[in-house]
Formats: sequence, C-alpha cells, structure tokens
Amino acid sequence: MPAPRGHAPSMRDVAQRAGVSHQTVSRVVNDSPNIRSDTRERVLQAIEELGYRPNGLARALAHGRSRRIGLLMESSSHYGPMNMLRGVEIAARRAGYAATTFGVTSPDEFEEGIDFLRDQRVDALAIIAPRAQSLESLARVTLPPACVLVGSMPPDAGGSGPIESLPRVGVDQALGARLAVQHLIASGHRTIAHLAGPADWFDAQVRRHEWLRTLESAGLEAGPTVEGDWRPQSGYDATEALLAIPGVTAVFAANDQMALGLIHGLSDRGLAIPGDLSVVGFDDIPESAHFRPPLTTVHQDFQAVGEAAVDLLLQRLGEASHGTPQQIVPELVVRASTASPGHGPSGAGGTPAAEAPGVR
Amino acid sequence: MPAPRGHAPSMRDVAQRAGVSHQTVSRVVNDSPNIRSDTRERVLQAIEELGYRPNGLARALAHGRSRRIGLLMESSSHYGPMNMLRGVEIAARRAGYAATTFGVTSPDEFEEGIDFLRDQRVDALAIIAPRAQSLESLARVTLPPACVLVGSMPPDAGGSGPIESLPRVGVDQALGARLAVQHLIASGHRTIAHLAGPADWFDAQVRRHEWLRTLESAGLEAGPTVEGDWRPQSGYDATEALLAIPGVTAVFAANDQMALGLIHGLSDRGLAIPGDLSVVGFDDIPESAHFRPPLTTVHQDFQAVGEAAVDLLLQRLGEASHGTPQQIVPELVVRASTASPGHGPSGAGGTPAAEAPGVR
DNA sequence: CGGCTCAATGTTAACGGTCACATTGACGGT
DNA sequence: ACCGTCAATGTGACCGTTAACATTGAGCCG
Repeated sequence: MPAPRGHAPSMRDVAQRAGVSHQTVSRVVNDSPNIRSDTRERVLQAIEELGYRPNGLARALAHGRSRRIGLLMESSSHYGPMNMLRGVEIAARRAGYAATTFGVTSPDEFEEGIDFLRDQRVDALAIIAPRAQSLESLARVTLPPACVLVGSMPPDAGGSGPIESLPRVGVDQALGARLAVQHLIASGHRTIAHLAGPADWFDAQVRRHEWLRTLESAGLEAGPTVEGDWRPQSGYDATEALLAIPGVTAVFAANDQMALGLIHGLSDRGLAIPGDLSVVGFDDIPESAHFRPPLTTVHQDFQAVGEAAVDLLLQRLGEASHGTPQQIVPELVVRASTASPGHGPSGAGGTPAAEAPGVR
Repeated sequence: MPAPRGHAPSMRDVAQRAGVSHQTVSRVVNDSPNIRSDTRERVLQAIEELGYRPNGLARALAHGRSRRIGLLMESSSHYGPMNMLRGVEIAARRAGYAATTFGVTSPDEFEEGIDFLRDQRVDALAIIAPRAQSLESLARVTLPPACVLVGSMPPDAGGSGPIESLPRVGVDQALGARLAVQHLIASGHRTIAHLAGPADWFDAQVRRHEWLRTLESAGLEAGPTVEGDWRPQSGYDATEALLAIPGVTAVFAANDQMALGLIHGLSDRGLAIPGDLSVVGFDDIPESAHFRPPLTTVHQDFQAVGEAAVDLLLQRLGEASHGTPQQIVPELVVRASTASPGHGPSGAGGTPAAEAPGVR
C-alpha cells in the first residue's frame, strides 16, 4: 500500500519513479508496441508500487472520446423501460463503455436531459422515450452523431424529419400483438376486446393498431377499446366496460399488469378465466407465470434490445459490430388464461362460436 | 443555428467573438460577481450565437470534481435494488449530480466495478450490495471518501473494519418483518411459518431473524423455514414443504413474488387464502394489490432510500444536507390475504386457535 | 494632487492525459 | 567506414477548463 500523498499519483509520478518519460508510461499503459520488455517491467512495477490508476477524465479530454454513453430515459418505473435501461447499461459496459443515466419524469425534462448529457460529453446517446410527446422536444436540440431510440417504434414510421430518421431498435410490437390476437382467433374467439395502454405511448399505439388490423384481416369486427394507464388498478377498473361489450369472450390486454387487474375484477364478479373470458397479456413479467390462472402473454427480451442498441451505437462510433438485428422477435407464451370460448366451468356471455383448433 | 465548424466551440472561441479573454467568459458562465453588465451581455450573446456549451470533462479535470456519483449495483432485476437505483439516480440529479451506473451480475465483478468507477473519477459512490458476499471484495479496494451502502443492513451490525464502518441507508427491515409477524400473531395465528429469501442476502437474513425473534418474544415456537430464491417459482415449489409443517395457519413470505407463487401453489391444491392459510408478503410491488386475494404486505419507499443515500453523500462532500434519516420506516399494508385462522370457506389443517382480535 | 482601494479584466500555469515529431543508437548493406 | 532504416525513447504542444496572481484604470480621501 503506497502512502497516498496529497493527490492520486499521475503519469508523471510513475515516470519519475521508473526513470522514464511520461510518454513511455503512457505507452505501457496503452500496450503500444516498441517497448523493451525490461522497460515495461520497470514501469509496471512503479505503477504497482504507487497504486497508479489512469485518470479517465484526462484521458477523455485529450483523446476526445469519453468512452461513456448517455442513457436518457423517460423514467416511470414500468417494467419495459426499466429493463431496457438495464440491458443497455450491461451491454455498454461489456463493450468498455460506462453508462451515465438521466431519468426524466416528464417530457418537459427531456431537453434538459439531452443538454446535460451532451455537456457530460458522452460519446453516444441511447434514448428510451416510450411516449410520443417526449420525442417532440428532440426536434429542438442538437443530438450527438451517435444516437439511438430504444423501444420507440411508432406504427406510422413515415415522415423524414431529423427525428424520424433516427435509428431505432426494439421488440417488434406489431408481431407481438399479432401473435396474441391470432392465438385468440385460432382458439375460436370471434369477439376480442382490447384493454389498451395510454394512447400517447408508442407501444400502446402499435398494440392497439395491430389488434385492429389482425381482427380485420380475419374478417372479424373490432369493438370499442377500453384505455388503461398500464397499472393493475386500471385493469381492474376496466372490467365493467369490457364485460359490457356484447358477445365478448376474450380480452387482449396491452400489458400483464392490467391483465392482472382485469383478472382480479373478473373473479370479484364470480367469473371464471378462461371459462368465461380468455385473457392475454403482454410483457411476460416474472409474476405472470403465477397469476391465477397463469397468464398467456407475449414475451419480450429486453436484454437483447439493450444489446442491439449498443451494437448499433458502436457501429456509429466506428467500432466493431456484431450485426445484431434491430427488431427483436417476441414470443407468445401460452399458459392457462386462454382457452376456446365456452370451455371451462361457467359460461357467461359468450357467442357459441365454432369449435376452435387446439391451443397447442 | 451556428454552422458547426470542425469542433464544438470552446471558451476561447466565445472569448474571441466577444472581444474578451477566456477567463471573462468563464466568469460569466459561472456567475461570478464583478463583471460589468454590458460585458456580460456581450459574452452571453457570443455564447448564444456560437451555441457554446461548457465542456464538463475539462471542467471536472481542472476543478478536481466531476459532479458525478458512481452507482455500483449488484444488478439482478429484483424489484428492490432496481428501485433503489432509480431513487438514487433521481435524487442525485436533483442535486446537480450525474449518475454513472455499473451493474454487476456476480460478486466477482464488484472489485472491477469499483476500480472502473474510480477511474471515471466519480466524486462519490453509492453501493447497492444486497448480498454479504459482495461486500467482501470491498475490503480489498480503496474506496472513495464519500461512499454509502444502500440497503445492505446486516442483522449483526457488529465489527469495526473499514467496511462495517461505512455509512448505510435503507428501509428498516427488522421493523418491517416485525410488523408482518405481529399482524399475524394479533390475528390469532400461533404457528407461523417463514418462506425465506436466499440466506446470503442481507434482507433475507434480517427478515428471517426478526421473524424468529418476534415469535419468541410472543412465546410462540418457530418451525423450520423454507428457503426460496425470491422468484415466484420458488414460492410455488415451497408449497408442499410449508403445508407439511404441523398446525401451520400462516406464512410470512420474505417477498411478494414468492408469496404469489405460494398462493398459486395453494390454490392448485384447492386451499383457500386466507381461509386455510394466511399469507403476508414483503415489498408491496405494484401487482400485489391485485393478487387473488390481494396481498397483505410490507411497503417500502425506495425512492426515499435513494434520497437519503444522496443526502448522506452530499453531506460527506461538504454540501448542504437536508438531514434525511438513514432508516426509512416501512409500513404494513393489510389486504385480504390474511385473516384469523379458521375464518373463511374451507378449513384444512389449522390449529383451532383462540379467536383473534380483529384485523384492524 | 499623490497615493490607496477596489472593481474589472487579462495572463499564465496548472489538471493529467494523448499526439506529432525529434532524437538517439544499433544494425546491416555496400 | 558511411549512410539509411528502424526500434526505442524523449520533448513539447495541446485538449478546455479553473485557480492564482498581475494589471489597469477610475474613484475617493486627506
């Protein structure tokens, strides 16, 4: 243990101790070639003795790259965003980058967040902006050249402004929604309601849109949608409205939490799941396998999204890329909350639809 | 919009444009007094025109403080750690600090994480280390002067090594466990089992320890504990073992997720909750209010923990402190998963204990 | 009216690295 | 013996700030 003097030892301290120039120390630290091995040894020993550690700040300033990426997230403590955050951070570090996080709680802070991170001189920026409103403020600021939108895929990818042309990575929401609804259709349901997420969320938009499209292309009619706020309570509160839809036998909930609330609401009314109503969720949160009944849902691999995002950023920064795809494929997880209509103990208001093909 | 030249404009560019020295620009940027107001105006205008933003890196290097705090977390995607992370980050930013995160997945990486963050020259370090093993590696590294352990409160706060003397903030786990068990005792339960978390987690240790102590001081006997891994599945798997405990009428689960799995396991066996078995959880995750039945549990305010942690760090850094307490008080949330033994529809293996005082 | 004070500004040196270029020898070919 | 080449190392400037000290000039007082 070296007696820590006034300050942390610098490269010059090491150089002096090893009897070389600071530049040679730099070379050793950065493994450059053309160092005689005994010199290297001497320097390494001095480093060891002094407990020297290179100063990342100074290095960043001189080198022009901070090896840090900024992570701007419209926070909320929702399962999806949270896990993407984690995914990005881990993937970034694996590539040798530190992640500096800025969690905003309202879209107004977005602009501030970008400025903040730019002032921090992050090399790249990953933006987790699940709501449309958040992106609007992006138009007003200068974005760093390496920038990705993580998990904000609007249904209409049109337009060509500076924002629309930003690269995006995320789970293929449309596919996920299609899987969910098709599963219900294949089970024989003909009136499938949708318990939607807040309309200003991209994911909610896509899931709703694709629910509609899938029903239409199967020749089925789509009733009204009930809108929740992602939280379980809003699913619970939606129960009445959903049951009021004539002939409804299944509900596609935009996330697992609302599905949980709905299940709660249904069971409070003595209705059986999937006997009286089939329910499909979205996200596959760790709890959903143990709901009563276990929830059929759409699994999303957020870790993979994080990796894809970082990979794309590295590519932009001119580093090696693994060529990860930008659209992560979701998977349908069939559990016990779905069945053919009319199947099961009770039988409330279900259209006696044609018997469906098996539920695998 | 200024045409962005080769590089981002620096203080000298602004100085030249405003016809002053770079130092004057620095003064304007940092609001120092003794600037003639017309000079200030001129500088501000130059800043505006050039789109100048101060370089945080350079500032940090020169000033010796980076205004960033490091956030080392043994990641896992568990509810508690995740939310503390969020809490700390938000509180930090509110104090003008950026947070640089380092999520480790195994205790081995802890040391690397500290070095990494120290190299990044963070001013302070918040460590979220929920397992005992993680802390061991802390003994081998030099910690920055401002350092807090967030949410790692071992039951035996003894010892006085460099680690034991680190300041800690967190939710009062012992109190939380006591509230849960006392609630069951007050409801008339006399054989209260414990579904514990992994033994190497601090929180699991304290909750188990306090469960034991509370039973003892009430003159009740504590049976064996069943150990899970926090996940719902482990709660489900524990069902059999818990039911095998003679006379058991209630279970104190160490977290909500395992409680959920247990509820699932019980209902699979046709047992009613709380009729046949009362269940109490811990954490109050957003879902637990909508379990079937809604879960009685212990609520923890992680946001408050984050704030307390940052407050403590600021204090260490010599900045103003709000004097936040270091132990956050948890709250018992009584829902429908607990009742007096023998109450409810069914009545499996319950000791016909004395009728209990009401459940609030 | 000389000298003092003090506000307003400029000058120079850090901070701790990297980069571009200069300087040394040793070696090999002719 | 001479020169070019190249590996190994040293030198000085620079990255964009802040800190410490120097300089200027105006206002005030005796």
